[in-house]
Amino acid sequence: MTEKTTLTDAVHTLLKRAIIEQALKPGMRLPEDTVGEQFGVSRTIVRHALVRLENEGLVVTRRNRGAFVAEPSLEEAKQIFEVRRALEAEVIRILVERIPSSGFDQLEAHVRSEESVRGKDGPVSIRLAGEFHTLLAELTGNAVLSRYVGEVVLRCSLIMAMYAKSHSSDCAVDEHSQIIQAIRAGDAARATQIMDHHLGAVAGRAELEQKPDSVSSILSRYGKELAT
Amino acid sequence: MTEKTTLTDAVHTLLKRAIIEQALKPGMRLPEDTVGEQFGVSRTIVRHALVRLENEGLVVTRRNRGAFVAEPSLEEAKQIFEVRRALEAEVIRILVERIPSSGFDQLEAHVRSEESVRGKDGPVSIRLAGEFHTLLAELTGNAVLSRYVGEVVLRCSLIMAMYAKSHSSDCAVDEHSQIIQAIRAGDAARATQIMDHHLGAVAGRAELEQKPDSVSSILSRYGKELAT
DNA sequence: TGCAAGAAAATTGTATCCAATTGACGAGAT
DNA sequence: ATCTCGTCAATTGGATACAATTTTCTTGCA
Repeated sequence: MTEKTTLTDAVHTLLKRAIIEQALKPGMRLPEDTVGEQFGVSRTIVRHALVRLENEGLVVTRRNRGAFVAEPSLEEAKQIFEVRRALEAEVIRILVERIPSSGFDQLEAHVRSEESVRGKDGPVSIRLAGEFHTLLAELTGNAVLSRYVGEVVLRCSLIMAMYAKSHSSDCAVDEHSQIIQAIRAGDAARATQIMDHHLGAVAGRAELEQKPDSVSSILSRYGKELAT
Repeated sequence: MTEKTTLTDAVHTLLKRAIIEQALKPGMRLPEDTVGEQFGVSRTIVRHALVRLENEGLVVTRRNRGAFVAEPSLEEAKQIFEVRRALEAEVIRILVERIPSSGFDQLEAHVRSEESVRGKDGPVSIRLAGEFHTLLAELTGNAVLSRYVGEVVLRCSLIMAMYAKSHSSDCAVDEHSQIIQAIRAGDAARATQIMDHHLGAVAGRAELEQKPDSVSSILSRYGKELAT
């Protein structure tokens, strides 16, 4: 039997993906009516999903004005990366100490899937790059840590979508492999160092671009996944 | 003019306080109707507040069953403390590097207010002990870090409410002072060490107790703060 | 007495409806 | 031409109504 999920969860997931994949651009407005219409649900559901997205820092809501895709400032971006470095350092510390037996297999399988889209700078490569870090966090077995890492990784994706021109995923994939090796060697210091460089690299650039578009036209590409 | 806040925020805040101060005990049921009635608002509001509380890990909701005050397992508790240690280590690292000029004054003022309730093991002392750590985090100027620390501190309060018999706040206050001194001396290592000991101390004990009570009777003590 | 099946009550999931706030637009005065 | 003020459309904040699901209580039977 298929696991029972609530409509709010579904809408939340779809909106999140749409934001991460840059279909919904930062600063774009998210009227409850429009979104609900597209997904075939009422405003109530959309509202709940937006509340959750706000808690995750992916959207901001202004009183009586509605919800917008978050536009992290450079200052905010620095803060997020600062926290992310601390969290991922802890992830490495834990993994060096205790990584599950199947851990390396999963990690290497993921890197292979990253390599399979090497060179393409599309949404898929962004998502995969992020998921590598999420996978690392999940391997710690610490659900709380995993959740926080997941959040900051997503927000970093949003930031990079705003400020970075290209994500040079080639470099990223190589560093992912190096991190795996360092962990396997039990060298936490080296793994952390690579991770810092890895994060510093993506955080280093600061150029901006914006491209407005219609909300409806975008969401129509996501709505079909909802079995209404 | 009084700052405009939404009803959802108000209910969210009151419920949070009620949980932290142990008025609402872990595992206790939170029917939307009952809560809404007590606060004089509709289920819609309560629902939104509960969604936010769930995201903060203070309540868990089971599909079609409703919301309950979270009952962190020992495993979950360990995970939370693990993350908390990592986050607070980062807080110290940052503060040693850059603490605002008024920082020490605020911290010492807070310790004084903690000392003023020394010996009492009531809700107030629990709240103040937690707020010291929240204040530390806020002084970093990093809103993201501050938010995460705030969350884990609250969840730790809940855990201690469940598993610890007494909080021996005397010890805690002394260690708070020592942490301030270490930061002032620029000794991050020592401050982190004290913090670890501090957290390890409160996390070390593991005894359990439960006391059921009526939801209505408890909320009536909080509801009067809502200007209906 | 104990157990199982079904009906009734309670509670959540979702949709719709009304009120309040905000932002935009335009007319008139300076 | 610009600034101000008032009206109006659009959208959210909140409440109520209905549907679906779970839990509990009752009742019949072994």
